[in-house]
Amino acid sequence: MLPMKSRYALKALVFLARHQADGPVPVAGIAAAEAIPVKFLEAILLELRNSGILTSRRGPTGGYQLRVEPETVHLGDVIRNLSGPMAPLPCLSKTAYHRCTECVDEATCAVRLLMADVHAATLRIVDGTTLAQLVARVDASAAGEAEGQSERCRPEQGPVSAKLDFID
Amino acid sequence: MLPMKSRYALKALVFLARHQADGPVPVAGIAAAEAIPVKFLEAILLELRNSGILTSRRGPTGGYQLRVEPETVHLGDVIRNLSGPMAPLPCLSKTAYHRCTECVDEATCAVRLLMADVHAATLRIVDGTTLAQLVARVDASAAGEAEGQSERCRPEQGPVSAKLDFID
DNA sequence: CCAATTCCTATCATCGCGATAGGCTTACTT
DNA sequence: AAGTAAGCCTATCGCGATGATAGGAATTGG
Repeated sequence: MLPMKSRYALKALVFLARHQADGPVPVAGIAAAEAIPVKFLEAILLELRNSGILTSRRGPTGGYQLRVEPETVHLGDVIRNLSGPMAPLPCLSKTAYHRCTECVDEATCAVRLLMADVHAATLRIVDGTTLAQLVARVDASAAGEAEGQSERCRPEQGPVSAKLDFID
Repeated sequence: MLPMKSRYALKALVFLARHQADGPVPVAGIAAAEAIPVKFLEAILLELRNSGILTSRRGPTGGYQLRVEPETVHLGDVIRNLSGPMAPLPCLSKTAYHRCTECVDEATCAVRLLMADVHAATLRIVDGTTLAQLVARVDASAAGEAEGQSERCRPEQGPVSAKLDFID
């Protein structure tokens, strides 16, 4: 499960990307629009500021604002900054690597072999997607919704076993 | 993080796939070989039995054994059976779907759009891999290890942004 | 009948997560 | 200069999931 911290952060960033022209946006405004607990969001935005993605101004007319262009914000970094490494095994994290205590031989660990692929696939998506791209996809989704169209039907399906399309 | 329950289960299944010819293998044997707490593994194998993957016999010479061919065991089902759905958001699970309480509009939810791709990629791997394939990969990995060879360099890399190869 | 083994239920300690409380600091407005 | 709207910071708390253990009952081969 993606932690609430990261979910809220992504929602807030999309919101801020949309309101780039409006100058600083106060926490309360974002929280109200996205249904996020104010104090919780406050802590999240503070972290995003400290990691360099946001700027803040205090006092009246203050608030938060994107510091960098949405095209340069990689969503994987956002998730990592707030919720730590997303490796499915300790031994698959580069920055927080540590040997799995239960692992007899890391080089031939079946679990590791399997999850390494999962991890790589995940990173390819979250690190390969920018905030700007995500905003664009939301727009496309909202537009296609009216026509009952679901864009992005995973075109690069690849030669899988041709079974059912997987669920859960 | 993949729960210990699922990690242990995968290790045990690989072990059992290797010892298919030996008849029933007692829990203690698997636990010793794979460094798994005995009582914990006991509960896990029991669940795998109840879900139809394993058979068991009691008494002396008893133990656990694969009930089906390794080619028919999809690893995604193993993980699901033991640790529940692996959807990164409640609203992405088919069998345990429920609306995200924090989500204002599911159809245009940015988090959902992003994680849907992650989820699909994960399922493609875990449901597209069988126990037999995993055993084969471990063998290949062990063989290539001697020559300093790392097989499976993710050949289907695709046209990503050509940046670094992602970590964490 | 004995011993090995599965089977079943209950219980426990720990930890991370989501959230809240309360106050301090900054700075705009009047 | 005062008032107030906002960010900033620290501490704390309840809750549930997780990983694990204990103890015994049921089964079955030798």
